[in-house]
Amino acid sequence: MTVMTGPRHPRRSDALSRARILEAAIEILDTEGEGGLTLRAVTAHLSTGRGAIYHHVTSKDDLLAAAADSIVAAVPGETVRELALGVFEAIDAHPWAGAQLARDPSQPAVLRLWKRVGAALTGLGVTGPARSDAGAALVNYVLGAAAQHAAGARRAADGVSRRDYLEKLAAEWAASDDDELVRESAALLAGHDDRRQFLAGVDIFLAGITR
Amino acid sequence: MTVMTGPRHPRRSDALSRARILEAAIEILDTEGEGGLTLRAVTAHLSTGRGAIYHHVTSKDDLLAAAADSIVAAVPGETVRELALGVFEAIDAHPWAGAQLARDPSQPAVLRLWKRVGAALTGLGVTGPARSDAGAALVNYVLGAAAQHAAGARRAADGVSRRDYLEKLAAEWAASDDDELVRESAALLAGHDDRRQFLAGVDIFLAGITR
DNA sequence: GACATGCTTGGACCGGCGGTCCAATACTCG
DNA sequence: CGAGTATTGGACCGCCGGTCCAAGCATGTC
Repeated sequence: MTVMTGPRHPRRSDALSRARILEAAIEILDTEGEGGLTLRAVTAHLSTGRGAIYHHVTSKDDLLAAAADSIVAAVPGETVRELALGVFEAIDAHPWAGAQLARDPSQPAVLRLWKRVGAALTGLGVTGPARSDAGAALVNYVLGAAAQHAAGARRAADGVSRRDYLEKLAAEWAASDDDELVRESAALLAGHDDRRQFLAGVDIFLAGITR
Repeated sequence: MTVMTGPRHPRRSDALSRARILEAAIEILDTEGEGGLTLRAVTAHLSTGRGAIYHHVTSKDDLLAAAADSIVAAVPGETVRELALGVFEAIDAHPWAGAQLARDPSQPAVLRLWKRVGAALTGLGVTGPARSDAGAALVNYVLGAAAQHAAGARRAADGVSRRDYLEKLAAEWAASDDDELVRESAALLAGHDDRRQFLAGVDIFLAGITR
């Protein structure tokens, strides 16, 4: 009864489509971060209403999973190291994807990663059940490292430089505990390079696999 | 002006405290899952209002981080293997903690894990910068694997048995692609044991650092 | 014992979210 | 040209996290 439908709506000339919506979502995610992706923001971006969006997309999760998949799909690389580094850099550039990938192993993006890692391992001569174990270890490591790095990257994006972020984190750690290990880690944090450390981890796993 | 304060409130006999609130939050998380944790659910559980909760806790994130920390704090183990397995089992029992740990590297629970892993590595004779790299790799692997496993455990908890879940996932995978790797993986999924595979990953890591 | 001060409590309130529904329009095909 | 279908936009719903505040209790001071 209180329903009061507004003005009537001619069909838009720039056709709405799943692809266009995905594109808008990724742009919002990249500029505003994960918290900025709301269906209202998407509708505003595309000058449309919610109903139109839901006609092409089943839910916000659907949108996020598809966005993450398109990021992973664009990662280049054949070998394990190339692939791992590619995923790392993609997530460095799109931190929201790091959180998304860690969320659900059955989403398309993760399946895609599995397949490529599997192929790379085959190229290394690893097959059978050993390949499953090695693949799982690599995928889990890459996703875990990416998620952790992405959380830092998200913070660092808030106008704070990475250096300041690390210094603040080091101070936090040092203040929280007198433990010798923590102090040493906090000191190392200053010259810390996530990317280098990530690759060191990949090499540890590769060393473990190839023997 | 429309403010209409209700009946007056005597101080409760069962004192509210951060510890009691944390306890209630963990119970809700364990029974309802991560989505079930709302401040409204917490107030209902403790028969109080929101203001009282926020007097002891600064935000919902604060509550989640503290809950995860108390889970990690309860994990037993000294060696790398014991520790890793302990975290895995804790997250198997509390899947919401898996998602939470992957969210932010600077939260207390992750710092706690870092310290214990560092000590375990020292026990293995790994020190200096190599310990940082190895520690990062291990922590990232454990958190990544835990997050992925937790997502599965959350699904499996929805009245569906783990076996059914795996079968459905295998069918999904097989249907999505004709790739040989995917089919092989789907077949392996039937007899799959996350825990065994997790430990296999830890062993790959250990083999990688001890050479 | 009286009084002032500060800690604790519960609920009204606010802005915003994801998702559903539906009337109205534009295409498509016989 | 008429019937049926796909598309569109926005009103609406129930819920959420967080803020605010008036009222009541505990405690310290003289």
